[in-house]
Amino acid sequence: MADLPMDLLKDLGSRGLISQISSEDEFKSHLVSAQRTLYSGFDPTADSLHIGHLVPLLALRRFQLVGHKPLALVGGATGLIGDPSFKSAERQLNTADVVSGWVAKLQGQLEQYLDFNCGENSAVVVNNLEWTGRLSALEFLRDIGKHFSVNSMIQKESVRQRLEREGSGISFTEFSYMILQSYDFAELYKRYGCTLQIGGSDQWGNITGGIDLARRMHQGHVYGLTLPLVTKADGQKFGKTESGTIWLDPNKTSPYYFYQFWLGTADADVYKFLKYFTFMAPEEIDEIEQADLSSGKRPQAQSVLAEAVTKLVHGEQGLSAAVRISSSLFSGDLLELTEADFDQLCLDGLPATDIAGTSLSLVEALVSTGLAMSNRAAREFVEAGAVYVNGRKVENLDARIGLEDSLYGRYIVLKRGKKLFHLMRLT
RNA sequence: GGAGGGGUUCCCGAGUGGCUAAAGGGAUCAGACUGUAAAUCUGACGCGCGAGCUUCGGUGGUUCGAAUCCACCCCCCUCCA
Repeated sequence: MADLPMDLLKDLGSRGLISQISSEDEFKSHLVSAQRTLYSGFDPTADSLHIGHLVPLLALRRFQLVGHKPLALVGGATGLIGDPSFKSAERQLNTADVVSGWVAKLQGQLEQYLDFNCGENSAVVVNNLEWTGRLSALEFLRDIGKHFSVNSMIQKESVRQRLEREGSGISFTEFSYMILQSYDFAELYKRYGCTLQIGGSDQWGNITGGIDLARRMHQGHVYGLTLPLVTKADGQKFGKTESGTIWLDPNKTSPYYFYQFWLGTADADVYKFLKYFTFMAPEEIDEIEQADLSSGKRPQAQSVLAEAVTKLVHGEQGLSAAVRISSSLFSGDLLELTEADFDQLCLDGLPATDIAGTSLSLVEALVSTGLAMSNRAAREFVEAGAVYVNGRKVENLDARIGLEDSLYGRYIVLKRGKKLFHLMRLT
């Protein structure tokens, strides 16, 4: 990380991490002339951050690494309202209790990625409930709302769809979200001298709202920078798989699965993702790309990416666990694993289920381990030759598995399809 | 408050009394080919081994038979006030 270029904006630019910048030239000289304070907001919409949050979070870190002071804002207040930006439908409100529980979890996660003990530019985690929570309706309307023109608010691209599309709509609650986020920026300017907000490009409307408000309320001159939304070459949504979102919380997405997710990155995306999600120098990434192109073999970039991001999120231990499981399952011979290896795989996060009884049908096993949604589906998988027991393909619908199939008298590895493994423990 | 439009299987979206578990597309899954990639091809895609069963916002009706007709209710959208 020491080799991070001093010219931060140039680095961000060559990573493709800059989408929009307000008052660009002015901002550039602002940024290089002194240590600045910046922030990015994270709303509690679930009990964990997911990989989509990594881009702004790492961007905060990138700023910190060159000496700026990052504020990570948790939206204890805004999370109660719901950001309508580019959302096609109104969202269900969560209860205050639920949201405050999520706030606590997010705070813990945010702390992992920033340095809170580096003197002047130590990071700070803030919660907008602190200032928004005690705002009265009259204060909100008189002191803040007065600065906003509805005319300009309805022009925002981010709510256009909701306003114009037949069959859609937007509540006053969500429509007001922008005002709250704008107020955050103004307030952080006042409290911390924060002069920059970063966020995904979908946040541009909310950010510019804050820039205007900081000027109107405090005569502050502040800036906004947006990061690109992560897109995939095949047009699919980034960060979602068949089994759902890729979370940062190891209890929601195991390090093993997390590692596998990155390993499966398409060639068309992998170099871009290296630039987005790692601190490797762009030149170094370009070199990997060149090497992969000329090797004519399977590219290395995916493993580099998977290792870097898994290590960043789950640490050295999480990474080695993920690699250990992956190599036993995909390249090792299962029969060569020792009993201790199996115990370790369980601890490492290989999905496992305890099965009572000495013998059950393969179809039942597939369903009870969740490898198949229903008996019908399970049969289909077996008939299609998609099911392996301890590495051996089984196509017999009536097959039973039990003690005699187990390794060390209790372990059976089921595989469905090319990548999905599940460990059964007989009890 | 008034008038009109709408709620269909993961999503979009056909379907207005039986031929409809419900067209088509997307997503997803599996197989083949590969590199745990992409593209392509093949197949699956409510549940059930099966006879069959349970679905089309909810409840209750009409009918031999309803996603389709009727009543009431809930939710969404548009316009008017």
